[in-house]
Amino acid sequence: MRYLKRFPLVPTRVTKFLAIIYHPNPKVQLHTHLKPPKANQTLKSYLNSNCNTKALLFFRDLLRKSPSTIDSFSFLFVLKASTQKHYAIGGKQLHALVIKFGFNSIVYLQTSLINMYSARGSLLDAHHVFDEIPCKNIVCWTALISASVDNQKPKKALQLFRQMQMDNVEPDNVAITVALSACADIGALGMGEWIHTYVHHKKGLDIDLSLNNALINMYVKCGNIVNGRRIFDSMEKKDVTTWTSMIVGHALHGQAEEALKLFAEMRGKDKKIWKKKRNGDRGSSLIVPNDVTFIGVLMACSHAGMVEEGKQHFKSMSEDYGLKPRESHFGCMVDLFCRAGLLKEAYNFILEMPLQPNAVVWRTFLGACCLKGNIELAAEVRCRLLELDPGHAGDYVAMSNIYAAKGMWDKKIVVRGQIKQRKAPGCSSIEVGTGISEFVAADEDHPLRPEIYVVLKHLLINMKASGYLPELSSLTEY
DNA sequence: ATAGGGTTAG
Repeated sequence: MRYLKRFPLVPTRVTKFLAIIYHPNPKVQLHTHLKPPKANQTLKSYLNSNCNTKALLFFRDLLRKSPSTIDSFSFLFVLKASTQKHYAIGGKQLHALVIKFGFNSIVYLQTSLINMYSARGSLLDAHHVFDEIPCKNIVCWTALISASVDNQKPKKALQLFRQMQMDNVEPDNVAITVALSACADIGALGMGEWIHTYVHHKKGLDIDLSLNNALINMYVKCGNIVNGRRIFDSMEKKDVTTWTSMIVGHALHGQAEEALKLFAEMRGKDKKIWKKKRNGDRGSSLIVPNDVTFIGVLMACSHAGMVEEGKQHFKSMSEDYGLKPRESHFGCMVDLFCRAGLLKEAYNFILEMPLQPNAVVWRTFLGACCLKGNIELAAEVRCRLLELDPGHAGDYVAMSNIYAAKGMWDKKIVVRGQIKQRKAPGCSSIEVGTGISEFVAADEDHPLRPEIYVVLKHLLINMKASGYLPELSSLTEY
Protein backbone atom coordinates (compact mmCIF):
# COMPACT_ATOMS: atom_id res chain seq x y z
CA MET A 1 0.00 0.00 0.00
CA ARG A 2 2.91 2.33 0.65
CA TYR A 3 3.64 2.37 -3.05
CA LEU A 4 0.13 3.31 -3.93
CA LYS A 5 0.49 6.37 -1.77
CA ARG A 6 3.89 7.31 -3.02
CA PHE A 7 3.01 6.89 -6.68
CA PRO A 8 -0.42 8.09 -7.67
CA LEU A 9 -2.45 5.86 -9.98
CA VAL A 10 -2.23 8.30 -12.82
CA PRO A 11 1.17 9.98 -12.88
CA THR A 12 1.00 13.43 -14.36
CA ARG A 13 3.94 12.97 -16.66
CA VAL A 14 5.45 10.13 -18.55
CA THR A 15 8.81 10.74 -16.89
CA LYS A 16 7.22 10.12 -13.55
CA PHE A 17 5.77 6.95 -14.92
CA LEU A 18 9.10 5.76 -16.28
CA ALA A 19 10.62 6.54 -12.91
CA ILE A 20 8.29 3.94 -11.47
CA ILE A 21 9.56 1.31 -13.86
CA TYR A 22 13.18 2.05 -13.22
CA HIS A 23 12.85 2.16 -9.46
CA PRO A 24 11.41 -1.11 -8.33
CA ASN A 25 11.74 -1.45 -4.60
CA PRO A 26 14.40 -4.09 -3.93
CA LYS A 27 12.75 -5.08 -0.67
CA VAL A 28 9.70 -6.36 -2.43
CA GLN A 29 10.03 -9.94 -3.52
CA LEU A 30 8.32 -11.28 -6.56
CA HIS A 31 5.27 -13.28 -5.56
CA THR A 32 4.99 -16.71 -7.05
CA HIS A 33 1.47 -16.04 -8.28
CA LEU A 34 2.83 -13.32 -10.52
CA LYS A 35 4.36 -15.77 -12.97
CA PRO A 36 3.38 -14.96 -16.55
CA PRO A 37 0.24 -17.02 -17.11
CA LYS A 38 -1.07 -16.32 -13.62
CA ALA A 39 -0.56 -12.60 -13.90
CA ASN A 40 -2.61 -12.38 -17.06
CA GLN A 41 -5.30 -14.56 -15.53
CA THR A 42 -5.51 -12.19 -12.60
CA LEU A 43 -5.82 -9.22 -14.95
CA LYS A 44 -8.49 -11.02 -16.90
CA SER A 45 -10.50 -11.94 -13.83
CA TYR A 46 -10.38 -8.35 -12.56
CA LEU A 47 -11.63 -7.23 -15.95
CA ASN A 48 -14.41 -9.79 -16.04
CA SER A 49 -15.64 -8.76 -12.63
CA ASN A 50 -15.56 -5.09 -13.68
CA CYS A 51 -12.81 -4.15 -11.25
CA ASN A 52 -10.95 -1.95 -13.71
CA THR A 53 -9.16 0.07 -11.09
CA LYS A 54 -7.90 -3.11 -9.45
CA ALA A 55 -6.65 -4.33 -12.81
CA LEU A 56 -4.75 -1.10 -13.37
CA LEU A 57 -3.26 -1.13 -9.87
CA PHE A 58 -2.22 -4.72 -10.33
CA PHE A 59 -0.59 -3.89 -13.65
CA ARG A 60 1.29 -1.02 -12.09
CA ASP A 61 2.60 -3.36 -9.44
CA LEU A 62 3.71 -5.77 -12.13
CA LEU A 63 5.57 -2.99 -13.90
CA ARG A 64 7.38 -2.09 -10.76
CA LYS A 65 8.09 -5.47 -9.28
CA SER A 66 8.36 -7.84 -12.20
CA PRO A 67 8.22 -6.20 -15.63
CA SER A 68 9.47 -9.43 -17.17
CA THR A 69 6.11 -11.07 -16.49
CA ILE A 70 4.38 -8.65 -18.81
CA ASP A 71 3.63 -9.85 -22.31
CA SER A 72 1.47 -8.53 -25.12
CA PHE A 73 -1.63 -10.19 -23.68
CA SER A 74 -1.25 -8.22 -20.46
CA PHE A 75 -1.51 -5.00 -22.42
CA LEU A 76 -4.77 -6.07 -24.02
CA PHE A 77 -6.44 -6.46 -20.67
CA VAL A 78 -4.95 -3.28 -19.28
CA LEU A 79 -5.91 -1.25 -22.33
CA LYS A 80 -9.45 -2.49 -22.01
CA ALA A 81 -9.52 -1.60 -18.32
CA SER A 82 -8.18 1.90 -18.94
CA THR A 83 -10.61 2.44 -21.83
CA GLN A 84 -13.54 1.79 -19.55
CA LYS A 85 -12.16 3.95 -16.78
CA HIS A 86 -11.38 7.08 -18.82
CA TYR A 87 -8.17 8.02 -17.13
CA ALA A 88 -7.05 11.23 -18.73
CA ILE A 89 -3.34 10.64 -19.10
CA GLY A 90 -2.99 6.90 -18.54
CA GLY A 91 -3.86 6.16 -22.15
CA LYS A 92 -0.88 7.84 -23.74
CA GLN A 93 1.38 6.33 -21.14
CA LEU A 94 0.10 2.88 -21.95
CA HIS A 95 0.69 3.58 -25.62
CA ALA A 96 4.25 4.63 -24.80
CA LEU A 97 4.73 1.44 -22.83
CA VAL A 98 3.42 -0.70 -25.69
CA ILE A 99 6.10 0.88 -27.87
CA LYS A 100 8.73 0.54 -25.17
CA PHE A 101 8.01 -3.15 -24.80
CA GLY A 102 8.27 -3.56 -28.56
CA PHE A 103 4.64 -4.65 -29.00
CA ASN A 104 3.58 -1.78 -31.25
CA SER A 105 3.36 -3.86 -34.40
CA ILE A 106 0.90 -6.38 -32.95
CA VAL A 107 -2.39 -5.75 -34.73
CA TYR A 108 -4.52 -6.82 -31.75
CA LEU A 109 -2.85 -4.17 -29.61
CA GLN A 110 -3.09 -1.54 -32.32
CA THR A 111 -6.81 -2.17 -32.57
CA SER A 112 -7.12 -1.86 -28.81
CA LEU A 113 -5.23 1.43 -28.95
CA ILE A 114 -7.69 2.75 -31.54
CA ASN A 115 -10.52 1.94 -29.15
CA MET A 116 -8.71 3.47 -26.24
CA TYR A 117 -8.17 6.78 -28.06
CA SER A 118 -11.71 6.75 -29.37
CA ALA A 119 -13.14 6.35 -25.88
CA ARG A 120 -11.13 9.42 -24.85
CA GLY A 121 -12.48 11.44 -27.76
CA SER A 122 -9.10 11.59 -29.53
CA LEU A 123 -10.13 10.53 -33.01
CA LEU A 124 -6.94 11.96 -34.48
CA ASP A 125 -4.77 9.79 -32.26
CA ALA A 126 -6.91 6.79 -33.17
CA HIS A 127 -6.42 7.56 -36.84
CA HIS A 128 -2.71 7.91 -36.31
CA VAL A 129 -2.48 4.44 -34.80
CA PHE A 130 -4.56 3.11 -37.70
CA ASP A 131 -2.23 4.66 -40.26
CA GLU A 132 0.72 2.82 -38.75
CA ILE A 133 -0.89 -0.59 -39.15
CA PRO A 134 0.82 -2.28 -42.11
CA CYS A 135 -1.80 -4.95 -42.83
CA LYS A 136 -5.20 -3.50 -42.05
CA ASN A 137 -7.76 -6.24 -41.58
CA ILE A 138 -11.53 -5.97 -41.22
CA VAL A 139 -11.34 -5.62 -37.43
CA CYS A 140 -9.07 -2.58 -37.35
CA TRP A 141 -11.05 -0.92 -40.13
CA THR A 142 -14.20 -1.49 -38.12
CA ALA A 143 -12.55 -0.12 -35.01
CA LEU A 144 -11.74 3.15 -36.79
CA ILE A 145 -15.17 3.38 -38.43
CA SER A 146 -16.75 2.76 -35.07
CA ALA A 147 -14.50 5.40 -33.51
CA SER A 148 -15.74 7.92 -36.08
CA VAL A 149 -19.37 7.12 -35.30
CA ASP A 150 -18.77 7.37 -31.56
CA ASN A 151 -17.10 10.74 -32.00
CA GLN A 152 -19.92 12.27 -34.06
CA LYS A 153 -18.23 11.93 -37.43
CA PRO A 154 -20.71 9.72 -39.30
CA LYS A 155 -19.78 11.19 -42.67
CA LYS A 156 -16.17 10.24 -42.12
CA ALA A 157 -17.32 6.80 -41.00
CA LEU A 158 -19.07 6.21 -44.32
CA GLN A 159 -16.10 7.50 -46.28
CA LEU A 160 -13.90 5.03 -44.41
CA PHE A 161 -16.39 2.25 -45.06
CA ARG A 162 -16.12 2.85 -48.81
CA GLN A 163 -12.37 3.32 -48.67
CA MET A 164 -12.11 -0.02 -46.91
CA GLN A 165 -13.87 -1.74 -49.80
CA MET A 166 -11.64 0.03 -52.30
CA ASP A 167 -8.72 -1.44 -50.36
CA ASN A 168 -10.26 -4.85 -51.06
CA VAL A 169 -11.30 -5.55 -47.50
CA GLU A 170 -14.76 -7.14 -47.52
CA PRO A 171 -17.16 -5.88 -44.86
CA ASP A 172 -18.56 -8.44 -42.45
CA ASN A 173 -21.66 -8.26 -40.25
CA VAL A 174 -19.98 -6.12 -37.59
CA ALA A 175 -18.61 -3.57 -40.05
CA ILE A 176 -22.01 -3.39 -41.75
CA THR A 177 -23.81 -2.87 -38.44
CA VAL A 178 -21.56 0.09 -37.64
CA ALA A 179 -21.89 1.56 -41.14
CA LEU A 180 -25.67 1.34 -40.87
CA SER A 181 -25.66 3.32 -37.65
CA ALA A 182 -23.62 5.99 -39.47
CA CYS A 183 -26.29 6.06 -42.20
CA ALA A 184 -28.96 6.47 -39.53
CA ASP A 185 -27.07 9.40 -38.00
CA ILE A 186 -27.03 11.45 -41.20
CA GLY A 187 -30.14 10.12 -42.89
CA ALA A 188 -28.17 8.52 -45.71
CA LEU A 189 -31.02 6.39 -47.02
CA GLY A 190 -29.40 5.63 -50.38
CA MET A 191 -26.24 4.32 -48.77
CA GLY A 192 -28.36 2.39 -46.27
CA GLU A 193 -30.34 0.81 -49.09
CA TRP A 194 -27.14 -0.05 -50.90
CA ILE A 195 -25.90 -1.83 -47.79
CA HIS A 196 -29.22 -3.62 -47.39
CA THR A 197 -28.95 -4.94 -50.95
CA TYR A 198 -25.35 -5.92 -50.31
CA VAL A 199 -26.43 -7.85 -47.22
CA HIS A 200 -28.86 -9.90 -49.27
CA HIS A 201 -26.45 -10.67 -52.04
CA LYS A 202 -23.31 -11.44 -50.13
CA LYS A 203 -22.91 -15.13 -49.58
CA GLY A 204 -21.93 -16.46 -46.21
CA LEU A 205 -22.77 -13.26 -44.39
CA ASP A 206 -24.11 -13.85 -40.92
CA ILE A 207 -27.26 -11.72 -40.69
CA ASP A 208 -27.62 -11.72 -36.94
CA LEU A 209 -29.90 -9.88 -34.53
CA SER A 210 -27.68 -6.80 -34.23
CA LEU A 211 -27.46 -6.42 -38.00
CA ASN A 212 -31.24 -6.64 -38.36
CA ASN A 213 -31.72 -4.14 -35.55
CA ALA A 214 -29.29 -1.79 -37.27
CA LEU A 215 -31.29 -2.13 -40.50
CA ILE A 216 -34.55 -1.23 -38.72
CA ASN A 217 -32.88 1.72 -37.05
CA MET A 218 -31.38 2.91 -40.34
CA TYR A 219 -34.73 2.77 -42.17
CA VAL A 220 -36.77 4.52 -39.48
CA LYS A 221 -34.17 7.24 -38.98
CA CYS A 222 -33.94 7.82 -42.71
CA GLY A 223 -37.68 8.27 -42.97
CA ASN A 224 -38.63 4.91 -44.47
CA ILE A 225 -40.81 3.57 -41.68
CA VAL A 226 -42.49 1.06 -44.01
CA ASN A 227 -39.29 -0.79 -44.77
CA GLY A 228 -38.26 -0.61 -41.14
CA ARG A 229 -41.52 -2.20 -40.13
CA ARG A 230 -41.21 -4.79 -42.87
CA ILE A 231 -37.92 -5.99 -41.45
CA PHE A 232 -39.32 -5.89 -37.93
CA ASP A 233 -42.29 -8.06 -38.91
CA SER A 234 -40.11 -10.51 -40.77
CA MET A 235 -37.76 -11.11 -37.86
CA GLU A 236 -38.40 -14.33 -36.00
CA LYS A 237 -36.07 -13.56 -33.14
CA LYS A 238 -36.47 -10.14 -31.55
CA ASP A 239 -34.82 -8.67 -28.50
CA VAL A 240 -35.58 -5.55 -26.48
CA THR A 241 -33.58 -3.38 -28.89
CA THR A 242 -35.57 -4.65 -31.87
CA TRP A 243 -38.81 -3.63 -30.19
CA THR A 244 -37.39 -0.37 -28.87
CA SER A 245 -36.03 0.68 -32.28
CA MET A 246 -39.42 0.12 -33.85
CA ILE A 247 -41.31 1.90 -31.05
CA VAL A 248 -38.95 4.88 -31.32
CA GLY A 249 -39.38 4.79 -35.10
CA HIS A 250 -43.16 5.06 -34.88
CA ALA A 251 -42.87 7.74 -32.21
CA LEU A 252 -40.54 9.81 -34.40
CA HIS A 253 -43.05 9.57 -37.23
CA GLY A 254 -45.89 10.74 -35.02
CA GLN A 255 -47.51 7.30 -35.15
CA ALA A 256 -48.22 7.18 -31.44
CA GLU A 257 -50.95 4.57 -31.59
CA GLU A 258 -48.78 2.17 -33.50
CA ALA A 259 -45.92 2.75 -31.06
CA LEU A 260 -48.10 2.13 -28.02
CA LYS A 261 -49.69 -0.89 -29.68
CA LEU A 262 -46.23 -2.37 -30.15
CA PHE A 263 -45.35 -1.60 -26.57
CA ALA A 264 -48.46 -3.42 -25.35
CA GLU A 265 -47.72 -6.33 -27.64
CA MET A 266 -44.17 -6.48 -26.37
CA ARG A 267 -45.33 -6.79 -22.81
CA GLY A 268 -47.68 -9.54 -23.89
CA LYS A 269 -50.66 -7.66 -22.56
CA ASP A 270 -52.51 -7.75 -25.81
CA LYS A 271 -54.58 -10.89 -25.28
CA LYS A 272 -55.09 -11.68 -28.94
CA ILE A 273 -51.43 -11.54 -29.76
CA TRP A 274 -50.58 -13.37 -26.57
CA LYS A 275 -52.78 -16.26 -27.70
CA LYS A 276 -51.31 -16.26 -31.17
CA LYS A 277 -47.83 -16.32 -29.73
CA ARG A 278 -48.74 -19.13 -27.41
CA ASN A 279 -49.78 -21.32 -30.30
CA GLY A 280 -46.67 -20.55 -32.20
CA ASP A 281 -43.39 -19.55 -30.65
CA ARG A 282 -43.70 -19.36 -26.95
CA GLY A 283 -41.36 -17.03 -25.14
CA SER A 284 -40.81 -14.55 -27.93
CA SER A 285 -43.12 -12.02 -26.24
CA LEU A 286 -41.35 -12.27 -22.92
CA ILE A 287 -39.29 -9.18 -23.38
CA VAL A 288 -38.71 -6.72 -20.58
CA PRO A 289 -38.69 -3.06 -21.57
CA ASN A 290 -35.65 -1.02 -20.56
CA ASP A 291 -35.15 2.70 -19.98
CA VAL A 292 -34.66 3.37 -23.69
CA THR A 293 -37.96 1.68 -24.49
CA PHE A 294 -39.66 4.17 -22.20
CA ILE A 295 -38.04 7.07 -24.03
CA GLY A 296 -39.82 5.83 -27.14
CA VAL A 297 -43.11 5.37 -25.30
CA LEU A 298 -42.97 8.83 -23.73
CA MET A 299 -41.98 10.40 -27.06
CA ALA A 300 -45.02 8.77 -28.67
CA CYS A 301 -47.35 10.11 -25.96
CA SER A 302 -45.78 13.54 -26.22
CA HIS A 303 -46.10 13.75 -29.99
CA ALA A 304 -49.72 12.63 -29.86
CA GLY A 305 -50.76 14.84 -26.95
CA MET A 306 -51.65 11.84 -24.78
CA VAL A 307 -50.92 13.44 -21.42
CA GLU A 308 -52.67 10.98 -19.12
CA GLU A 309 -51.25 7.97 -20.90
CA GLY A 310 -47.77 9.45 -20.68
CA LYS A 311 -48.10 10.11 -16.98
CA GLN A 312 -49.18 6.53 -16.41
CA HIS A 313 -46.26 5.08 -18.34
CA PHE A 314 -43.86 7.35 -16.49
CA LYS A 315 -45.22 6.06 -13.20
CA SER A 316 -45.23 2.47 -14.34
CA MET A 317 -41.61 2.76 -15.41
CA SER A 318 -40.30 2.93 -11.85
CA GLU A 319 -43.17 1.19 -10.07
CA ASP A 320 -43.58 -1.84 -12.31
CA TYR A 321 -40.13 -2.16 -13.82
CA GLY A 322 -37.83 -0.63 -11.22
CA LEU A 323 -36.27 1.65 -13.83
CA LYS A 324 -34.97 4.93 -12.47
CA PRO A 325 -35.95 7.81 -14.77
CA ARG A 326 -32.98 9.66 -16.20
CA GLU A 327 -32.58 13.25 -17.29
CA SER A 328 -34.02 12.44 -20.71
CA HIS A 329 -37.14 10.83 -19.23
CA PHE A 330 -37.89 13.95 -17.23
CA GLY A 331 -37.22 15.91 -20.41
CA CYS A 332 -39.82 13.81 -22.25
CA MET A 333 -42.38 14.55 -19.54
CA VAL A 334 -41.72 18.30 -19.68
CA ASP A 335 -42.08 18.10 -23.45
CA LEU A 336 -45.34 16.18 -23.02
CA PHE A 337 -46.86 18.91 -20.84
CA CYS A 338 -45.46 21.71 -22.97
CA ARG A 339 -46.79 20.36 -26.25
CA ALA A 340 -50.19 19.96 -24.63
CA GLY A 341 -49.99 23.62 -23.57
CA LEU A 342 -50.10 22.74 -19.87
CA LEU A 343 -47.69 25.41 -18.66
CA LYS A 344 -48.54 25.12 -14.98
CA GLU A 345 -48.21 21.35 -14.96
CA ALA A 346 -44.89 21.56 -16.76
CA TYR A 347 -43.59 24.21 -14.38
CA ASN A 348 -44.56 22.27 -11.28
CA PHE A 349 -43.10 19.12 -12.74
CA ILE A 350 -39.77 20.86 -13.36
CA LEU A 351 -39.66 22.27 -9.84
CA GLU A 352 -40.40 18.87 -8.33
CA MET A 353 -37.84 16.98 -10.39
CA PRO A 354 -35.33 15.11 -8.24
CA LEU A 355 -32.61 16.11 -10.71
CA GLN A 356 -31.29 19.57 -11.47
CA PRO A 357 -33.22 20.69 -14.56
CA ASN A 358 -30.80 21.32 -17.42
CA ALA A 359 -30.85 23.95 -20.14
CA VAL A 360 -32.78 21.71 -22.55
CA VAL A 361 -35.64 21.33 -20.07
CA TRP A 362 -35.89 25.08 -19.50
CA ARG A 363 -35.58 25.72 -23.22
CA THR A 364 -38.49 23.38 -23.93
CA PHE A 365 -40.48 25.28 -21.34
CA LEU A 366 -39.44 28.64 -22.78
CA GLY A 367 -40.75 27.48 -26.15
CA ALA A 368 -44.10 26.68 -24.58
CA CYS A 369 -44.17 30.10 -22.89
CA CYS A 370 -43.66 31.67 -26.33
CA LEU A 371 -46.53 29.72 -27.83
CA LYS A 372 -48.80 30.64 -24.95
CA GLY A 373 -47.58 34.24 -24.84
CA ASN A 374 -46.79 34.07 -21.12
CA ILE A 375 -44.27 36.87 -20.76
CA GLU A 376 -43.85 36.71 -16.99
CA LEU A 377 -42.93 33.03 -16.87
CA ALA A 378 -40.79 33.38 -19.98
CA ALA A 379 -38.75 36.19 -18.45
CA GLU A 380 -38.16 34.16 -15.33
CA VAL A 381 -37.13 31.09 -17.28
CA ARG A 382 -34.78 33.14 -19.40
CA CYS A 383 -32.95 34.27 -16.27
CA ARG A 384 -32.34 30.63 -15.39
CA LEU A 385 -31.16 29.92 -18.93
CA LEU A 386 -28.77 32.86 -18.83
CA GLU A 387 -27.15 31.21 -15.83
CA LEU A 388 -27.08 27.70 -17.29
CA ASP A 389 -26.12 28.42 -20.89
CA PRO A 390 -25.47 32.13 -21.51
CA GLY A 391 -24.06 31.72 -25.01
CA HIS A 392 -27.15 30.14 -26.56
CA ALA A 393 -28.36 32.65 -29.15
CA GLY A 394 -31.67 30.83 -29.69
CA ASP A 395 -32.89 31.74 -26.22
CA TYR A 396 -32.42 35.45 -26.92
CA VAL A 397 -34.26 35.06 -30.20
CA ALA A 398 -37.15 33.22 -28.52
CA MET A 399 -37.46 35.88 -25.85
CA SER A 400 -37.28 38.76 -28.31
CA ASN A 401 -39.98 37.05 -30.37
CA ILE A 402 -42.30 36.96 -27.38
CA TYR A 403 -41.87 40.70 -26.86
CA ALA A 404 -42.39 41.29 -30.56
CA ALA A 405 -45.59 39.27 -30.58
CA LYS A 406 -46.91 41.45 -27.77
CA GLY A 407 -45.87 44.63 -29.54
CA MET A 408 -43.26 45.45 -26.90
CA TRP A 409 -40.74 46.65 -29.44
CA ASP A 410 -38.43 48.52 -27.10
CA LYS A 411 -37.91 45.40 -24.97
CA LYS A 412 -37.49 43.27 -28.07
CA ILE A 413 -34.70 45.49 -29.34
CA VAL A 414 -32.92 45.37 -25.99
CA VAL A 415 -32.94 41.55 -25.92
CA ARG A 416 -31.90 41.28 -29.56
CA GLY A 417 -29.02 43.65 -28.89
CA GLN A 418 -27.75 41.42 -26.09
CA ILE A 419 -26.72 38.71 -28.55
CA LYS A 420 -22.95 38.78 -28.59
CA GLN A 421 -22.31 36.44 -31.43
CA ARG A 422 -24.32 35.94 -34.53
CA LYS A 423 -26.45 32.84 -34.36
CA ALA A 424 -25.06 30.02 -36.45
CA PRO A 425 -27.32 29.55 -39.46
CA GLY A 426 -29.49 26.46 -39.38
CA CYS A 427 -28.73 23.90 -42.03
CA SER A 428 -29.84 20.53 -43.25
CA SER A 429 -28.00 17.96 -45.21
CA ILE A 430 -29.38 15.51 -47.69
CA GLU A 431 -27.87 12.65 -49.51
CA VAL A 432 -27.24 12.93 -53.23
CA GLY A 433 -26.19 9.70 -54.85
CA THR A 434 -24.08 8.00 -52.22
CA GLY A 435 -22.49 11.22 -50.99
CA ILE A 436 -23.86 13.75 -48.53
CA SER A 437 -24.54 17.32 -49.65
CA GLU A 438 -25.06 20.30 -47.46
CA PHE A 439 -28.26 21.54 -49.00
CA VAL A 440 -31.92 20.65 -48.80
CA ALA A 441 -33.27 18.74 -51.74
CA ALA A 442 -35.48 15.73 -52.31
CA ASP A 443 -36.74 13.48 -55.03
CA GLU A 444 -38.62 10.22 -55.21
CA ASP A 445 -35.56 8.10 -54.68
CA HIS A 446 -34.25 10.16 -51.82
CA PRO A 447 -37.06 11.19 -49.48
CA LEU A 448 -36.18 13.46 -46.60
CA ARG A 449 -36.12 12.57 -42.94
CA PRO A 450 -39.36 13.45 -41.19
CA GLU A 451 -37.88 16.27 -39.16
CA ILE A 452 -36.63 17.97 -42.31
CA TYR A 453 -40.20 18.12 -43.58
CA VAL A 454 -41.08 20.18 -40.52
CA VAL A 455 -38.22 22.57 -41.25
CA LEU A 456 -39.21 22.75 -44.91
CA LYS A 457 -42.80 23.51 -44.02
CA HIS A 458 -41.75 26.44 -41.84
CA LEU A 459 -39.40 27.61 -44.54
CA LEU A 460 -42.17 27.58 -47.12
CA ILE A 461 -44.58 29.39 -44.80
CA ASN A 462 -41.96 32.06 -44.16
CA MET A 463 -41.26 32.38 -47.87
CA LYS A 464 -44.95 32.82 -48.52
CA ALA A 465 -45.13 35.46 -45.78
CA SER A 466 -42.21 37.33 -47.34
CA GLY A 467 -43.80 37.23 -50.77
CA TYR A 468 -41.22 34.90 -52.30
CA LEU A 469 -43.70 32.13 -52.92
CA PRO A 470 -46.84 32.87 -54.89
CA GLU A 471 -48.70 29.66 -54.08
CA LEU A 472 -48.90 27.45 -51.00
CA SER A 473 -50.17 24.52 -53.03
CA SER A 474 -46.79 22.82 -52.91
CA LEU A 475 -47.22 22.52 -49.17
CA THR A 476 -50.11 20.12 -49.42
CA GLU A 477 -47.91 17.19 -50.25
CA TYR A 478 -46.04 17.70 -47.04
C1' DA B 1 -5.74 -17.01 -24.80
C1' DT B 2 -5.50 -12.13 -27.40
C1' DA B 3 -8.96 -6.88 -31.40
C1' DG B 4 -14.33 -4.35 -33.85
C1' DG B 5 -21.18 -4.18 -33.25
C1' DG B 6 -27.44 -1.93 -32.29
C1' DT B 7 -31.98 1.32 -29.43
C1' DT B 8 -31.78 7.30 -25.79
C1' DA B 9 -35.82 14.00 -24.57
C1' DG B 10 -35.30 19.17 -27.73
